[in-house]
Amino acid sequence: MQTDAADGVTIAVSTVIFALRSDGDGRAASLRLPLVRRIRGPFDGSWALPGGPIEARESLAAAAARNLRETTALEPNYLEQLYAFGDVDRSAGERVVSVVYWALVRSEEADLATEGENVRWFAADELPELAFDHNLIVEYALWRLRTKMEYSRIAHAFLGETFTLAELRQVHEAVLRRPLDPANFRRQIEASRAIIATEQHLTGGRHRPPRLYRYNSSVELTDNGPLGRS
Amino acid sequence: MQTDAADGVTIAVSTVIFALRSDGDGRAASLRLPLVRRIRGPFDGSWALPGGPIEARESLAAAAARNLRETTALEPNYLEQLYAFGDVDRSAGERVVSVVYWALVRSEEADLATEGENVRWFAADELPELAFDHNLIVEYALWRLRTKMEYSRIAHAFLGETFTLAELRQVHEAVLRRPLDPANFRRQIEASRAIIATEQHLTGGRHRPPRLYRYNSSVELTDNGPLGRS
DNA sequence: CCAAAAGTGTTGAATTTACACCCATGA
DNA sequence: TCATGGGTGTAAATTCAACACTTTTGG
Repeated sequence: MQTDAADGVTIAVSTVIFALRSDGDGRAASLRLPLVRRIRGPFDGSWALPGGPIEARESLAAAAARNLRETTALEPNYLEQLYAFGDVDRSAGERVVSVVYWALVRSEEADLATEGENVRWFAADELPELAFDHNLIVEYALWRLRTKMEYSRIAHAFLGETFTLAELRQVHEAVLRRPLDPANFRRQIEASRAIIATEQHLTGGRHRPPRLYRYNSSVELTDNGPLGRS
Repeated sequence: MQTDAADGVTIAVSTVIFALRSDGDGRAASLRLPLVRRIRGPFDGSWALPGGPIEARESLAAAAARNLRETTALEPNYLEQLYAFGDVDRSAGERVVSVVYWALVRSEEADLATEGENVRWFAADELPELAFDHNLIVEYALWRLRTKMEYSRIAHAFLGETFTLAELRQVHEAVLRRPLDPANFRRQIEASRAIIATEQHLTGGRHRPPRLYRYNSSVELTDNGPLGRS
């Protein structure tokens, strides 16, 4: 599973993949993430984050994107490094440094994602006991997502090409777990210049058809300083 | 210099160490950091961030603290992981993943720091061309320091046990490179509850003796979410 | 016409910013 | 007493939050 090093320190990449999926009955969407079942020790049979060794000729981010594809057949809409976990005893016996990434994928795409005996999607706030220190890792990823949602345009990564303001607001509400004032939300987003109004409206709803918007790609999703997008 | 891995991917730790030192003549303190001269290829003779391989039984943070001690004989007052750099071609020929930490040390301690032929302190904004991608790494560390200075209590890590509000403000000003209103600065800091007034005053100055403050250790320097202090 | 979401307007509160002004000390 | 940084007061400007109100559709 990991890359063996001469002196016993091995390196691996893991990925926390978030999608927003509507629960069948209720209206509120919830954060979900795919886990894989381990088929060897340690923690044989436990659920764990998708991950694996890096290949000699791929960057860390490429390794994360690859193991995202391999476990869910999805392309990431947003991908960012989370943290490198390297405590001595985090992997019983062997010494593993895990560089962890977190990713956001579109809701519609997540619906198409493969799910099988060894890959299953879980609600982010109802996880079982995971292998290694993966519960802590997911907690940290959730914290980062929520923190970043407040000052970035990251929510767009959950949505498709066009979307209504209500959809964008529901993404914020689902992630932050609190209702937002539609009027004030509209003004905040408009002030950020992150969206562009299209002339299309979404028809078929029961009420006044909302305008569709497009993401303004001249505005960065996040400000990562000199690292830019990575 | 690095830990060789079986498949050619090696892992190392580097550290960006910041101190605030008063320039001899002018009043304004400036951000400085120690670099080491490489004594082997690649980049033989170039300046680089202090770093090296991790030992089998030490955590990443411990490795960073150790190589800080080894190059400067200083103890970090603040230590945080910055990023893991792992692009394929960042180290000509061999494949190295560097987990980089950044540290803050007290100004007085930095004055005692060793400096020799192969260790020298540079002004953070006047660096020469460094080995590998270390210029980018320092840029990112600077960005992180400045960003974090605006919403954290991190500035205290540059100061000693007690300090005046003017000293604390000068730390902010030096890092952010802009003057701050003394009156408003005082109120912001007081509102944060991060300082505790002592009954002592700093005498010997040319004017009204300012009160000395102590850091309120019940307030976290930074909010790193579930990771707490690492 | 009615219900409900889309979208606009308005007001008061809270926060930020600028700057006037008094205080206390060394020289 | 004067110059200067320490420290307090205050009012204008800006941002934030709550909510009333108007618009537009499907039924």
